[in-house]
Amino acid sequence: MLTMEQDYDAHSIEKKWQRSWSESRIFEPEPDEREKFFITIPYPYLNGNLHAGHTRTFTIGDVIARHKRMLGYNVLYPMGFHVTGTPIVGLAELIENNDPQTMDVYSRLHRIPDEILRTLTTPERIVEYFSVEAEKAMRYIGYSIDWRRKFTTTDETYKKFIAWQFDLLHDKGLIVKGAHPVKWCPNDNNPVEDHDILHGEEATIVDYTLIKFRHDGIVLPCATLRPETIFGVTNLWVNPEVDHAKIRVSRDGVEEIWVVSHQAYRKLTFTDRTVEFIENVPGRDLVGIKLKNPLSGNDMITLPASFVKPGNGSGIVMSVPAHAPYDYLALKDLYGKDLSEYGIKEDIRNIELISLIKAKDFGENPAVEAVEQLGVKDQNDPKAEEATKTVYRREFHSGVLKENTGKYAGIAVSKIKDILTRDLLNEGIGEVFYEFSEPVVCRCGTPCVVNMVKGQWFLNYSNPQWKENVYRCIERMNIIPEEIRVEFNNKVDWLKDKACARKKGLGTRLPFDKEWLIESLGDSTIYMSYYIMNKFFSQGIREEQLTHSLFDYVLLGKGSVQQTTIDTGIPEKTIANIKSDFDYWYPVDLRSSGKDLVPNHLLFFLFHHVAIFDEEKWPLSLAVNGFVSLEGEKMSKSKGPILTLREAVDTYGADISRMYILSSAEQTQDADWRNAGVESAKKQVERFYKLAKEIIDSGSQPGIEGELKLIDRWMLSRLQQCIRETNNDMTSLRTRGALQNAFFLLYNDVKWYQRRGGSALLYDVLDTWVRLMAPFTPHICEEIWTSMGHKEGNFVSQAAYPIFCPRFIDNDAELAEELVCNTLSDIEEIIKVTKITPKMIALYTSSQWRSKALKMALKMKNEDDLNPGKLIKTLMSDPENRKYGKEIPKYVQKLVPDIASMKTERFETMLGMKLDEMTILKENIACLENEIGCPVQVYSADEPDYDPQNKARLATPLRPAIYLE
RNA sequence: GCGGGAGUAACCAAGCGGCCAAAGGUGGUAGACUCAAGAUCUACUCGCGCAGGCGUUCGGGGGUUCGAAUCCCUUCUCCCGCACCA
Repeated sequence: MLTMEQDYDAHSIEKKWQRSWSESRIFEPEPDEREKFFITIPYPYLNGNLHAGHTRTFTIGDVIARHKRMLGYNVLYPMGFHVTGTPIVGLAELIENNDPQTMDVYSRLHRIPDEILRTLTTPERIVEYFSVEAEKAMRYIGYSIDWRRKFTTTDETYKKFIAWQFDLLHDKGLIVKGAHPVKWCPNDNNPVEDHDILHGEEATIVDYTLIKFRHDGIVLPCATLRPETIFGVTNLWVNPEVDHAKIRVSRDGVEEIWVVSHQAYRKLTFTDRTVEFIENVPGRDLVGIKLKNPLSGNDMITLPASFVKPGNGSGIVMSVPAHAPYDYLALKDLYGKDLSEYGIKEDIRNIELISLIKAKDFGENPAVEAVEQLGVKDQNDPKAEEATKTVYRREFHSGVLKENTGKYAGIAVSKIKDILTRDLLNEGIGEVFYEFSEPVVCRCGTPCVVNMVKGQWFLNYSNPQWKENVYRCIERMNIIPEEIRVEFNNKVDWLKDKACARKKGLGTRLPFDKEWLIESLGDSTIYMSYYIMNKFFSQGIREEQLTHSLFDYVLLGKGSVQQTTIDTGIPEKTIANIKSDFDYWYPVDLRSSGKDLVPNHLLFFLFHHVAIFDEEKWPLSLAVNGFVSLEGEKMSKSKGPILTLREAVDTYGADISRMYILSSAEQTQDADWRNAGVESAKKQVERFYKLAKEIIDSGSQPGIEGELKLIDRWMLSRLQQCIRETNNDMTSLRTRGALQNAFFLLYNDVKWYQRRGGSALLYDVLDTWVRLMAPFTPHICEEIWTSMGHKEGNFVSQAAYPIFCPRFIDNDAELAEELVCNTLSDIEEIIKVTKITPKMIALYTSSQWRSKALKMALKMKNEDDLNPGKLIKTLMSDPENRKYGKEIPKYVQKLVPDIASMKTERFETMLGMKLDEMTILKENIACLENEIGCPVQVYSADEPDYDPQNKARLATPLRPAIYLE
């Protein structure tokens, strides 16, 4: 048996147990008859050392893994390293160039020794260095990871696996070729990334629908975010003061002549259209043109408007006066104006507004109503903006298309855009046109444009069937916390095709188009299965043996062992083992991750699983946790501040760091790592250590001799409550709540138990307590565990986790304890208020009739028939009670609402209550006397031998009357 | 703009229709132990109260209810994501 050191030395304890775990290989699971639990955390991206954010996410994973393991599951918790993509390449360049900020941050904050940092000038060296460091760090903090399965995403074997995956997706038609819009600097002739941007970092690319209105072989395109309003277009707006460009536009073999603003012409040259300038067209030449609405066939005309800005959209605007306040105002401004200079003779008043949306709280013409309600004067009135927003918002949320939209009638405005745009595209009436939400300027000073990159490979996430399967997957999954389920569904809905290959960076070549590299989010979607296979691959299987047929057989069950052996040269037995391992471990039981990965990695993880695997291999649950900041400041890998995992463990120790990070915030909430907070966690752990040592040193033994005292039963009961709550919290990954129960509340209860003279159960309580805490602070728990006499090799990490045992719940013991506590605090309060120093205290327990009344009331409520009148009558019918005739109704009047409003749980406890208050109080006289410091006497209110102030009549059940002398 | 989330006592934070003036932890105050400090333990920590009580609180306003921190409406403030980047 090990003897605990006097003082808690985190580092020596932790080192010892880490070595012990590693030597005994207890975290290297193999399939067996137990139920399995496969938990994975996204592998870290290695452009720096692991930091506090990783610490939180990985520790959650480890705590869950340890909890499940102790519950009897066969748990697999593996880890790998992600290096695909450009940042590591970029970092190598920065180090090569001795970039001052980078060198500073990486030496000071990532704590890389200078002589090593200087050598990290290639991506390979960076990957090598950080992967070694990351593994060391994860071992230092005591994660129960099976390290036999680790890999890096640039391993040749991994690349074979990724190539297989992408060939498969390609064959399934889920990878398609297309063009996609990027922020582009025409001067640098390059895409701009966020850090290249001078202004407009917030800008997003918005997809407008371009509606092509035709006149005499010429197209006047209008860009709109609301293509459905095309049904309500009465005219187009052209700014007569602005020069326009007539251009030849061709795409996909179709050639058209367009007229747009010069700015729009320039933008068009960056799209996937071929554009050629023909001539300049003054704006006024475009006014007064007659055209037809391409959808409704209505006659329309172009009208002059000064509000039209040539830099927005195409420079030509469609007018929907029934629904757009600006259009209505501009139209009204023209009423009665002489437009003959544009060759317009018609009276503008004859233009009829066309209403096409029915929205809540609006009548026929929402724009008119909004303008009138807000009293907007004209198109230059600032309130016009407000009117526009109001109409837009209300129509978007509650609007439905009217009959005059033909086959679209009845569709909600919020749903119509995609449907209609697709139809307009197909009919050649519309096109898509991208524009920034705000101007974007490159660092070089050049205004940026949206450029279409051609020949790009996409994962076809917009595919409705694919999405349908993902929805189904989410529906049957356990999402933790449940509130984020809706967010997942929203994100699936929002997801469009995703470019999945680039030209730069580390990674795997696209197998069917070798000039492209698979992008990092695509090669990290189903790699959890690779952990299972890699245990075999790393034992001498060469990459050329990893044929498609091997993966087909192992992961999809296609083909046969025999054929796969012929293809790969891998023995049948090995292949069969790989497959049976896969079938044992898969699917992923829980994937837990930081919330930043929701709209990307976690989504793709689901998409790829449903695309590749059979339903029974789809992931079962997903959990998400919040970020970590440092003393209120956001962390940044490249700029700081940053706290590495190593630094935290070096400073505070593994157990303290683990406990602190998990106790400081729950689930999706962000945690703030604060020095003061860790310091207090340190105190808590030390206190735990001391108390455990004290209990062990006192020679406390398991089991109990003789009868349990009330306080023992109380302790057992409380312990069960803690066990129940801790397990409940763990099941939903509420680590903070779990610690609250398993540590703080239990600690207080144990202290109270000791204070009340309890001692018999200390060993057993500690035994349970150590197991409750083991997932959180495993090292110290191993130390205490062996010190308690558990044999060597008998790890607490493998002990049975305490589970709730209802037979130890003792409501009476808890109520009795409550009675004593409440009585004590009542006495203390009276002392405080009256400032009396009592020489003697008399307690009077409730009179019989009140106890009866309470019982009766509880019974009535139980029978759902709680009725004050009836209760009074019943009580009065007992001749014994007659003498209390005046008090009974009073008491009942107070009692009934109390009982009526009781929580179920409390009610049930009360209902089953069998307490003899007199005995309990008498038993605890010593305790009360000790706490207050004067003699205490207990009487029954029915026959108080001594009651000078007539207090006894105030006594009620569970609340004795008190007299201070 | 769209979508998601949050606002609780000095601070972090639980509670999400009724023993809620509101768990737990920090910090603070007082006391015990100690030569002293630390650690530990005990009490108090919204206000008022010479008998266990009362009054005002849970971003602001309004409502539902016998009863609201908890439900509904409205308003303000803050955080996160909006893509080809890990």
